[in-house]
Amino acid sequence: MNIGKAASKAGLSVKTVRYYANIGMVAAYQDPQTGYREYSNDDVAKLQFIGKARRFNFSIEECRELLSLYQDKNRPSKEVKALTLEKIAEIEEKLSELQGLRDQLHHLATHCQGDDRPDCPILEALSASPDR
Amino acid sequence: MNIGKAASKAGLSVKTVRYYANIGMVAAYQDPQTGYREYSNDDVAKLQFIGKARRFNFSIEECRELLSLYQDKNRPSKEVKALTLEKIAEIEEKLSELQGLRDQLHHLATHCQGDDRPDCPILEALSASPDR
DNA sequence: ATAAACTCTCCCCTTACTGGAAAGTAAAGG
DNA sequence: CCTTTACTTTCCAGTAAGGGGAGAGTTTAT
Repeated sequence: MNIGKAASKAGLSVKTVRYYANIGMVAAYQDPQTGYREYSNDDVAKLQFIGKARRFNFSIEECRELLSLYQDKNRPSKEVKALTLEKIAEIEEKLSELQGLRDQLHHLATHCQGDDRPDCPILEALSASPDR
Repeated sequence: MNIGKAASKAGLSVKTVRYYANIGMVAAYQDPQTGYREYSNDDVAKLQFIGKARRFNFSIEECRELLSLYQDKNRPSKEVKALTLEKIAEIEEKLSELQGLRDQLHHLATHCQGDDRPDCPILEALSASPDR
């Protein structure tokens, strides 16, 4: 399929997908005559995965690492697994931090109701927050 | 306290804190003689909060909005609450997406063990992933 | 056959910083 | 008191990860 369809399937912009092609992240075959890029379903799957990871601030380099983990056949799978578990641990940490952020906002929402809001307790709440 | 201590307390770099001062996010008092900035505990709390939100890709503008929700006394608190709940919903969505990412990696980790790894099932797993 | 929709490359713009230079200020040691 | 070291300032330049849009070629639909 062409870049437009691949991009929309992956939930990314065409610009972004083209950028990923340029930096060699998901390097699609490019027709030498027309210059049009050709994307497979596997490419789309990779793009989806990268999109997900990017949305959580994994850098392009980290995404590249995550992807290559499973593509480098010369890498012993123990190492692969270790790296994967490491990434999982990072994600777990992000998860709990994100939950903290939600709880913080939730606390603020429930304590700031009524239209006669006094001093809104954001700062108290913030300073009382468990900073991981 | 000075900017260095404020930054380290908030878990941000001095550069970042200075940047936030420049764009008017957390505008600390600045001594007219020395130019040194002066940070309070409340400032640090704000910085921490911003740091948390930034780590989850809330833009500077969104952070500004979140902070101002509780600082603008002229804003009716119903509106405040509505906006807060909106942000919470966004966070919930991020949470479930992040959990999906974790599960995906976890699945890969448990299916790629052993040193005689065959074709690693990343692409199958990816295409089978629940793309929200 | 022509218009609409899609794609290409190229270049500059943006956001949210980061690094480094040059200079002033504060704290600690001798 | 003087010096060294650590910290701070502004300013300027660079980075990451794209976005916007021009100008030109391609494909699809009517």
